[in-house]
Amino acid sequence: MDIFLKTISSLNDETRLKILHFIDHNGEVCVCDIESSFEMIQSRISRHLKILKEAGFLKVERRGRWAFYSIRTPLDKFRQSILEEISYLNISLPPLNKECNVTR
Amino acid sequence: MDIFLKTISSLNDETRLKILHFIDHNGEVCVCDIESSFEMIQSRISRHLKILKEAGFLKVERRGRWAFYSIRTPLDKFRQSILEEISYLNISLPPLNKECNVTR
DNA sequence: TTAATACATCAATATATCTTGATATATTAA
DNA sequence: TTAATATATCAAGATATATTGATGTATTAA
Repeated sequence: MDIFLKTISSLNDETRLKILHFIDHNGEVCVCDIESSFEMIQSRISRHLKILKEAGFLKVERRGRWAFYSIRTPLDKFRQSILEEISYLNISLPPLNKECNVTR
Repeated sequence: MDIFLKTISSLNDETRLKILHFIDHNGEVCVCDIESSFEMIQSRISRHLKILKEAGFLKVERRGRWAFYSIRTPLDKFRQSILEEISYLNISLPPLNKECNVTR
């Protein structure tokens, strides 16, 4: 029940739906990519990513000073069906803005 | 997006999950059945039923002075998968208490 | 080292949602 | 009619969640 509610409440926010769909659409991205693509302040993005991660949708991999978020694999059937349903919503996403140059 | 969020937010409450599963499990019930089975005040039940109905999970049929709620049919794949997921949660439900005698 | 960068977390405020008790409406029994 | 029953809705207070700006921590470049 608690895990289900955590999963549901993670989806109960327009910003998080956009971020989740953005990652599902673009693949692995770092926090600053999302920050600059969505033009939102970093603490806001960070908080939403944490919620989506704890809800079982995202995984994070830290490389250097960057944190790369991507869809968790393998993803169970229920969360897969949610991602599918979200993709049908035709949410308009901002273009991926690769501000941070990871290789420098 | 709005309909999706409405569906999701309808599930973002423990009481509503219980009521929804209760109806899924018992079939058509009237408001007073739920009220007495859950031992909750009527306005609270009524409000949650409205939210679940507007989220597309329930239908209501009025007969006499009673309002009978049941799972909406046909139910789309997404909402079906949600009901299925909820059934896996093994939520403990109160026994159906048929307080009101509809035939009197 | 020191400074800058990337990210996480906290405290305060704003906003949304839930619960309750009161009241309104519709239906039926007396 | 009038009263009782079943349900819906509203207003007020309580609780939860989102946003912001400030601060903390880890990593890397200078």
